[in-house]
Amino acid sequence: MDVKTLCLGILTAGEASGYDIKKYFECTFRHFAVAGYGSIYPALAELTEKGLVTCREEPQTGRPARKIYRLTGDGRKAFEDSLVRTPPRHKVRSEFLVLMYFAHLLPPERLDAIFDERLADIHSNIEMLEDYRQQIESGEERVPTGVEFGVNFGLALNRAAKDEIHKHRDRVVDGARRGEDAHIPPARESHENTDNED
Amino acid sequence: MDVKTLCLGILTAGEASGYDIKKYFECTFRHFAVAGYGSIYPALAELTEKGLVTCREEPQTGRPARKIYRLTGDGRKAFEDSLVRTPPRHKVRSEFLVLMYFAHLLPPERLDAIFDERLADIHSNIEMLEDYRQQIESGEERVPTGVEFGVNFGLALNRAAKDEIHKHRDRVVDGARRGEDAHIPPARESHENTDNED
DNA sequence: TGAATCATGTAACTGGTTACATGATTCG
DNA sequence: CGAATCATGTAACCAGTTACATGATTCA
Repeated sequence: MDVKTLCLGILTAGEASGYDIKKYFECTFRHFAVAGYGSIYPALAELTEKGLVTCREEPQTGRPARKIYRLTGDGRKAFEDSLVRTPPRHKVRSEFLVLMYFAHLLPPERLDAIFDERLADIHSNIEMLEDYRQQIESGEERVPTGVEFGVNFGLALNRAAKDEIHKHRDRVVDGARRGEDAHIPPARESHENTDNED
Repeated sequence: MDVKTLCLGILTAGEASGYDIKKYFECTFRHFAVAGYGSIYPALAELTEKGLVTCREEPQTGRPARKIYRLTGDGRKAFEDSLVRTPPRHKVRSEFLVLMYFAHLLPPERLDAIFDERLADIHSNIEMLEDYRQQIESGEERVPTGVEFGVNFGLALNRAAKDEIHKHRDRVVDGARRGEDAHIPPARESHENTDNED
């Protein structure tokens, strides 16, 4: 799902400027989508051109006029259509797991640092999501059930990741420390093939 | 981490052709990285040019010669260096969660289908990973601790996702069925702003 | 006999990233 | 007083995707 469509989605919640939209990508959306100004501003321009959003300028002193975007009827329809068409994929791109896959090629100290760094990130995610959940539970913030689901889902995955790291990190680091046999089998047949230097 | 580097990584396990490498991306690596022929073949060409891999051709009858790539000393070093430098990120890009976020804009039947589709994918992941784990546990396949960690990690995340969906899907679908109040709050301040048609 | 597998690649496209450019204001 | 925030954008770049091109072989 491209940035244009996500902008439409964000605008279903009400008016927003490009700057406002960026905040969505930094807070809520950050757990499952990314976008920077470099893609948001051009996206909004294109959406305006296509009549899916309208743009009203709010002049300000000392800084560029706020351009406030609002969904049109066409825009809402286009978004709902794309929701119906979008297959519910869920992709993980993880340098962390690549690093794990090749852990036997890493110095144990580095491996240790990797776990720490990953855990720090997970903790920050959990904290963020727990805060949000509390706001929902306290009734401070009204959200649709689906949003709540997303928060719980993110929380569950992050906690599972944390647990898994705590359970197994020592074993992995020890493996690297013992200078473990670095044999990774090929995808299908095994070309019996000892390590090489040209 | 780009396809070039991942190819180097795969080649630390021994020789392989572009076709072989693709299989890694379809089996093991699929859970945390992607690459198609359109990026693998150019990557291998570039790596050869840079002297990080060598290429030997194995002629065949009736089909293009197999080009078998092998890591050079430089190549191995380059890969190990990049391992040390790569920050252990773990990113989720999830249309599924976008769909959840906007569940209140979806027909309940569609929502139901979305959950089913997602669960099917999760189940296939779990099956794949369980098979692999059994091969490891039975001693049929010798892998480094890090690889085993990755399998367990993937399994844990997929199971958590499955559980979470089972626990909450009915509530989300019901929410959509009741035509839930579609109010999503903006990122920070609330522009009190009822729905609009241009 | 028709589908899937083996096996290579290229070219056009696309979507997003990074870096740059500008500059007042508010907060600590 | 300096950093962060507010607020817009553009242009060059790059990595990866998609579609195309080819064609024998093996398996169901």
